[in-house]
Amino acid sequence: MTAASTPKGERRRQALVVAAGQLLAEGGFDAIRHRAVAERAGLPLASTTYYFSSLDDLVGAAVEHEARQELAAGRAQLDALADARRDTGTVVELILDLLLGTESRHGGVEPVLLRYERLVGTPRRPYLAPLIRELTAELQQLVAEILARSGAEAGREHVRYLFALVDGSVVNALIESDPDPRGAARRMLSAHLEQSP
Amino acid sequence: MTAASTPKGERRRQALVVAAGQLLAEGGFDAIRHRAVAERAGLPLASTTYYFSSLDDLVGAAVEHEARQELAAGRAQLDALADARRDTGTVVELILDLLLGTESRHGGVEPVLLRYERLVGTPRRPYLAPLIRELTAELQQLVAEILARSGAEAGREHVRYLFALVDGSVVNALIESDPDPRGAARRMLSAHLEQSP
DNA sequence: ACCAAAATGGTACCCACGTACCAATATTTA
DNA sequence: TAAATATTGGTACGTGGGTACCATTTTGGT
Repeated sequence: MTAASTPKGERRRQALVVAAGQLLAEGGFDAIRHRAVAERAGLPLASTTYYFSSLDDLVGAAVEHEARQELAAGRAQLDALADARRDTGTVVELILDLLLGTESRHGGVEPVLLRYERLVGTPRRPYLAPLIRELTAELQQLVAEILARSGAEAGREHVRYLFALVDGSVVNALIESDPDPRGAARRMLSAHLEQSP
Repeated sequence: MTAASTPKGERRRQALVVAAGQLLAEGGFDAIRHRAVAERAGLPLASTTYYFSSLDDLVGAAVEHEARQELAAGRAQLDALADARRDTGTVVELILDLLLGTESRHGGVEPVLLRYERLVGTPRRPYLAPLIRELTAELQQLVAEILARSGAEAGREHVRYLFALVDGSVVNALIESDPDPRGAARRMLSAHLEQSP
């Protein structure tokens, strides 16, 4: 981990994590490079090796930062709609926001593609496995809550089924150059949820 | 394309494509590098730039080669079982062979992971789009035939649905470190096919 | 105030890679 | 067969990137 033991040091370290997180979101794992992170954070190159024992270490911190931030946003969004909305369309959009990111709302392949590149790139980074499992579990939990609140089947198996449906339609849309992968996922999801409330 | 105009030249060019294809299958897009391809083919480095105007050109040729070879194998396998087998288990395995590759049968994450890395890496290589679309269509056609022969629903939409189901469960299995992604896909697929013959 | 530890930042090393160059050969074709 | 064209293969250039080094400077505790 290579922690910092000074307040200022801690701030710098955090700045690096944030910078790395932005780069991750904008360009995927490969965009996290020592020099890019340092420049983005306005810090010298050597600071990246000082606070992180390796690039993987930095990547791990960035992933955790981004993922937790996104989960928190999702939870907040969910809480804002606390008054049980049962409208299927709303539920679908909520789930899509959680699985594809809110950026995917404004169309375009890029944000969705980036996300799936990240997903598929994860197994090659075994050090991310524990973190990813934890975050996946929380995400499933969140979606289960949404389903429960809207009166839909919210069992573990059903949630996993919906995840597969969304991920599968997105992946297929991406490789077929469909300009609207979120739309593809929406259709699958809607069709499924409307017939089994 | 930078074709060859000599028999020997054509053979060398082909050797490079085969080598690149092997590297692609073994290590993904990034494994296709001038030096690696040349070494694998037992040819000098410069031969790779002589026969292919760029690395992308070489990658394209490799993808086409591998994909067509695999499609042909799938078709052959299908024809061998021409006598309409209606057993769901057989159909499921056949579809999994086509979508995940026969290498995935002997367990292990690697071959499946490699395949999905390839899928997700495709959109970043726009020059592959036409080729991929063509091959995807043929693959769907193949699966439709399988379904039809076994008396299952074989409509375009249903096929797309099955693809999404398989791809989605695989992706989820991969990111959850499930050691048997093919098994995960098999369960989803079986469950679906057994209730809607 | 003083010392040890933490932090800083500039620089350098080394490797992998895509690609270009070019003189020497081999192959075609008129 | 001779000129034109295709091929060969060794080498070199330039870039990007991970990581190491190290002389200073700053900070925190006593």
